[in-house]
Amino acid sequence: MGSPFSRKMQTLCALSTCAAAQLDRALRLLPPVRAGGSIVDDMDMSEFIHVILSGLAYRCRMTRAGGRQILAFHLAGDACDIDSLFVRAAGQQIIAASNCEVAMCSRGALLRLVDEHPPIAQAFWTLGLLEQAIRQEWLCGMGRMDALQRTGRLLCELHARADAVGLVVERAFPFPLSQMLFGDALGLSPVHMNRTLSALRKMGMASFHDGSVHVPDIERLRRFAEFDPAYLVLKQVPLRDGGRAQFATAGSGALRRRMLN
Amino acid sequence: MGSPFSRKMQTLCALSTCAAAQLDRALRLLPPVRAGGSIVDDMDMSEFIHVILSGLAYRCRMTRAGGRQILAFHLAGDACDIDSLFVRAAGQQIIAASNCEVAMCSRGALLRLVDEHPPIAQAFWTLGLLEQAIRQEWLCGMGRMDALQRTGRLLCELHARADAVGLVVERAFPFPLSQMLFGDALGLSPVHMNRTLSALRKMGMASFHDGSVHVPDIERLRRFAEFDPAYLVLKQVPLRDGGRAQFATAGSGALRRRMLN
DNA sequence: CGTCGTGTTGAGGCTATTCAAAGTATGTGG
DNA sequence: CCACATACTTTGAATAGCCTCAACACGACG
Repeated sequence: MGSPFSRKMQTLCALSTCAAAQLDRALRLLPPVRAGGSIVDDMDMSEFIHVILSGLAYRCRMTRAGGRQILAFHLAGDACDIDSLFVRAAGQQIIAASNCEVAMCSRGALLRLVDEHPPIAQAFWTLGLLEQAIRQEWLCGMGRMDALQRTGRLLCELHARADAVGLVVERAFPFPLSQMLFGDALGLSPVHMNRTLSALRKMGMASFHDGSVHVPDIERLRRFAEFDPAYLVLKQVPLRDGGRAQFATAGSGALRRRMLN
Repeated sequence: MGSPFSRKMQTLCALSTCAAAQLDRALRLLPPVRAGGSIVDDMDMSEFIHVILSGLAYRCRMTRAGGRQILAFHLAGDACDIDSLFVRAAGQQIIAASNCEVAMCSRGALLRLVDEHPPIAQAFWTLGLLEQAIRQEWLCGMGRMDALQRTGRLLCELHARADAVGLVVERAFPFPLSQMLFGDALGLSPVHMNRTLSALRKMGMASFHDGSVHVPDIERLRRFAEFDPAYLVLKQVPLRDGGRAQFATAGSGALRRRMLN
């Protein structure tokens, strides 16, 4: 069946079953991380990339003034620090919000896989672009929306992502974040986060019970929060099939000759 | 010498001169776009990707309430909508902030290039990760910093990027944005943007004259704005060399056999 | 039983917003 | 060359959203 990670990768680009198995074989399971524990201490120093197999983790950064900004959430199947392969990310860390099962993979092994399997390379590329789309939505919220709408949007996003990996049951999904952490993701103080959540509760948009959110009417929340989940899924069918391009068209032979010089 | 675009790509991954030339040959120059003109109307519909050869462009999105959020700036050498290859980006557009020279490349041609030249694929991947790092910094600013520091940070970022393509002369670089647009990037109202800029001016951090900024002491501005440009450059030397992996190690033959089944 | 982390609520203050108006370029047509 | 329009910058005043400080309630856990 494969790990949640290779399953996600397969949705991004049609991988051969062999390639998917290679991906999983490159992973090494780490001892479980307890809620609040650190998964990556300083991303700039890490020689490994990490994958969340279960639980919720977040990436964050501190400011000089002591503030904390959460930059991303990672749930089952997400790779959390592939960007550190190429880009410096000093001062950032990955922390477990709930108990997490985590696997890791060395830089070198991952680069070998990418080198040998072009579809894997494309899946990683696409993965990065999807994360970018998510961060873009966060930016819109932070820049141009108030606390209520922003909070609604993040709940919608987490709902959609949880749903994609089967974590939504009876309109509820795991939400192990304290209000303080939630506020650190949205740029709000703990106090204001609290008031915003109780406002959402009063509106009947969401309710929170022991580590999970219940959203009675997701469509209503989406309308209110101006949320369209389209950016979370791919534009069309994957473009490759086990390494062979699907767009083979007339003239590609001539074109290939030209490209070789 | 190559276009600013292929030059940038070469800094991301050691491309063969042939591959770089192929990249440029895939570009088709468009008629110049005047300041304020639209480069891409709706990113979700576009069948082409676009590259800025000179000038400044921005990507933006509107909210239902009529607000506008700028999501990225693109200067000479930047590709502005590669993500639209795979990810939906409905309602986003690319607009020229100054007069721009723009080239485009069809989806198909780009995918063929990526398919034939693994180093080009890696360069695009890295490009996406760099953009992600930039957006991450924006998030930190929006969430946890006030208008003054946030503005300083954006100036530092644009300075560093302009410097990388040789656009900084005598401590000044092109800055064709109206205060309103600048505010739309930082999540500020035009009025407050104005007050923030005049505060920066009074502090001697930056001054604005006909379409460019002058920053007398960039190091001072960086300290003030808590800005470290490390995230804008790659972690280490490019990992490939003209399509051949540099990490060829003992055992890779065995590994290749295992991977084929 | 006390402590700690978290959620909740109130009060006052600061930052940024909105509305409004006037000043400054820049361009356009008469 | 002037009258006018348009876009942008600048300033003031009132308001709203969010923050900080502070206090208290509650459950988990030693």
